[in-house]
Amino acid sequence: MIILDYQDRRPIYEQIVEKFQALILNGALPPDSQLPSVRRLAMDLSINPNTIQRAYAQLEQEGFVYPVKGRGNFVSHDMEAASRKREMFFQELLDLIKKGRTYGVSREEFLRFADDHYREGAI
Amino acid sequence: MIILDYQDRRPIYEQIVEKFQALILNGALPPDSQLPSVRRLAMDLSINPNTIQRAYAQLEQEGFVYPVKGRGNFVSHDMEAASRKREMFFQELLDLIKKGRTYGVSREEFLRFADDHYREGAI
DNA sequence: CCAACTGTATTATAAGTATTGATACACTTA
DNA sequence: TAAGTGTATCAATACTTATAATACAGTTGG
Repeated sequence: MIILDYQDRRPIYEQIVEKFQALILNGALPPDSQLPSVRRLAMDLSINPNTIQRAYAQLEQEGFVYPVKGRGNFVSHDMEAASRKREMFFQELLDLIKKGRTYGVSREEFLRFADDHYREGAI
Repeated sequence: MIILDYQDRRPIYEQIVEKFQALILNGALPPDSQLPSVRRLAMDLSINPNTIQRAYAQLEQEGFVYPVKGRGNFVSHDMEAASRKREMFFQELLDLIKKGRTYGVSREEFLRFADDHYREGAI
């Protein structure tokens, strides 16, 4: 379900956050479905439970999950979280567009590339 | 010429590298033009000379500048550096496209946004 | 009831990276 | 020759990440 990339410069807990965000946003984890327990996921990924705890705390803080003491963490119904994430995505796209300009990538080239590579399926 | 963003998660030396790459790639710093001296730029930015040294070392390693002992660092003629950077740019774009899919951003929406925001000038 | 799950909090430690600070040395140039 | 340049090195500090070891409280199925 989750695969860590130790070549990735970003910290482990952040990778975990992003993976669950993706699973939640694309519907693989519907509202009220349960996430793996802190200890269980730590076992599966061979990392420390505290790292999972940190990731879950952030997911909660961003509104993606809600915790129930003694039972587990569950996917939230919060639609705001998704739209905040979308806004951040478009900000990233804007930053990349700026970068493209300074690198001398033309509008046509950019759009052509995006058009060619933006298809469903090949996730 | 260079403005540091202390909110940015990336290290200072990396911000400096990227700024000079942009200045070189968009022609603001033509080949053989001289970069500020290590000590001078450190003074201007109120940071340690070692940090500048590290940034310049990376710019040299990537082929953007060449150093002359006792004289300074100068913009290289290396065209490979630019094309390598372009490749990395398109890899970033590809990653962002993948992300967009998992966030439920449609192809049309993506292309529409890129088309609207990709114009020269507003750098 | 209780054992075995859950989440949560705390403290300590280790490791890696970024940055600063202080030198020192070699080369170039006005 | 003085003042600029690059380059190398070492130490110290600060911050972040991740691990390790507990402890405590709530939930649940047998």
